[in-house]
Amino acid sequence: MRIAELSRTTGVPVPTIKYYLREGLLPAGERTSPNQARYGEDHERRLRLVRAMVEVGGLPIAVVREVLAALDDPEKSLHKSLGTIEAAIGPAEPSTDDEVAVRQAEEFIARQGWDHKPQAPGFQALVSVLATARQIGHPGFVELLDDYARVGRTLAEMDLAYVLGMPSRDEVLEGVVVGSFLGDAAVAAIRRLARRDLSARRSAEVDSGSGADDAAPEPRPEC
Amino acid sequence: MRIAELSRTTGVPVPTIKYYLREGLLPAGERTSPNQARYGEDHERRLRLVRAMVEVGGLPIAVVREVLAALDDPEKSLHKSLGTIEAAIGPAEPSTDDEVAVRQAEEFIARQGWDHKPQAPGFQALVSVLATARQIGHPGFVELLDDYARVGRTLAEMDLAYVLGMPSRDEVLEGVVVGSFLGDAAVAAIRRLARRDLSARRSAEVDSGSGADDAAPEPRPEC
DNA sequence: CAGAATGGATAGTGCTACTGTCCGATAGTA
DNA sequence: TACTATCGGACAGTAGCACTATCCATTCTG
Repeated sequence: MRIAELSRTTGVPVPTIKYYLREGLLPAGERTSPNQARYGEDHERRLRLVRAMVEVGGLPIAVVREVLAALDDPEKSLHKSLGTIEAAIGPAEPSTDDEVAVRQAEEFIARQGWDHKPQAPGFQALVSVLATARQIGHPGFVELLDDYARVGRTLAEMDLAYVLGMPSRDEVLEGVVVGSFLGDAAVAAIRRLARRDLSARRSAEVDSGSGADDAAPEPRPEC
Repeated sequence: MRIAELSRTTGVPVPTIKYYLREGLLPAGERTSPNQARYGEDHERRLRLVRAMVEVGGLPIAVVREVLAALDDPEKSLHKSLGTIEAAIGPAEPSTDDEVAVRQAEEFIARQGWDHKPQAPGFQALVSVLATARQIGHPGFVELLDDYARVGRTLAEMDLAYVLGMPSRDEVLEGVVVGSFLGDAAVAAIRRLARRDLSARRSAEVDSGSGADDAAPEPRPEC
């Protein structure tokens, strides 16, 4: 397969593929002559994965590179690769100095019986969420955490079950990537749908079903 | 309060505040003379909300403006404002023409007993997630949906319960915003923590607890 | 063998979210 | 009242990112 065909089957423009090659998101093709190369199904699959991370996950190119490096590094233990991937995927929150939020997060972790690693990406993210909630005047937000934890546990178990069904190490790791950001996106989408449904039901109860027009046609008519 | 103090209490640079004023994310201050203005706690609160949406939610400025407009518009019914906010907050996925994904999503919606609105933001997002999953070779991803739905329902009920505790319309709507993206962020963070815990436990069972160093110190030493 | 396509290098584009600079007017202090 | 800091406002400039366009010598294809 040459670059034009790779472009056709994936829908990614040729210059973009070249760019990804330059940036190391895509391994170089197999050389057939000093300035010609051939690409295989691996490239196609990898390219789709990259696009998925960029488009659905909204990950910056540099992070995609990190994730792929972790995927491709056979040195690391599975758990370690998972750690790297998780660290890369999670949005890099600026660390806060809000001690109240830190304490809340620590107490939460303790309640859950998890071991406390202050550098864990999830922990930092949680702290910054709590700090933000406090700052914008929602101190009660923290009380939702324990319920969230039940949900989060369930999700994590699902993730793991999904991933452990995979035959090879590579597929497990790719499954983690997929499960992480596709999973997050899916849960967020379904949550929205469920919220909409609930809200529509409520609103139907209250004002006999008039104003449940969904998703405001005016502000974004193009979608 | 003048602009410098607003800047000091929120940590947002003065030029950025001016920028937000220009962009209509922040209402103009109360005039005290032709070229002087005074800002109040409303401004402070609003500014923090804007920063939260931009930083935690990663929303583009234009979307923040839409959300705020919906917040401030007293014309709309509560449910309608919710719809606008949801539509704006959800990432604007490019609509796919993957009929299989569309069908999968429709069947899912039907199974859940929700009514099918093809323009609903959550629906589009779901379709694009499914399309991506299929494209990158994870056709089995769709089987997770029903379990995700249970989780999503729970979350939606929590969201609603949280929000209905608010006294005023304004606070309900702001609660929705907060619940939406802070909630998503919190669930994602907790999911990561739970996954880490599970993975560590597994890995401890298997290889007697050696390689569970968490979050790869090397790749991002600054965090 | 001619014209299209290829790999590779390098420069440029478009977008977004700020940031810097300048201005004349005003506020606070001496 | 003088004097300096700060103000609001306008507008140009910047940084970073994800591409995209152009060029070139080479190689493939009909």
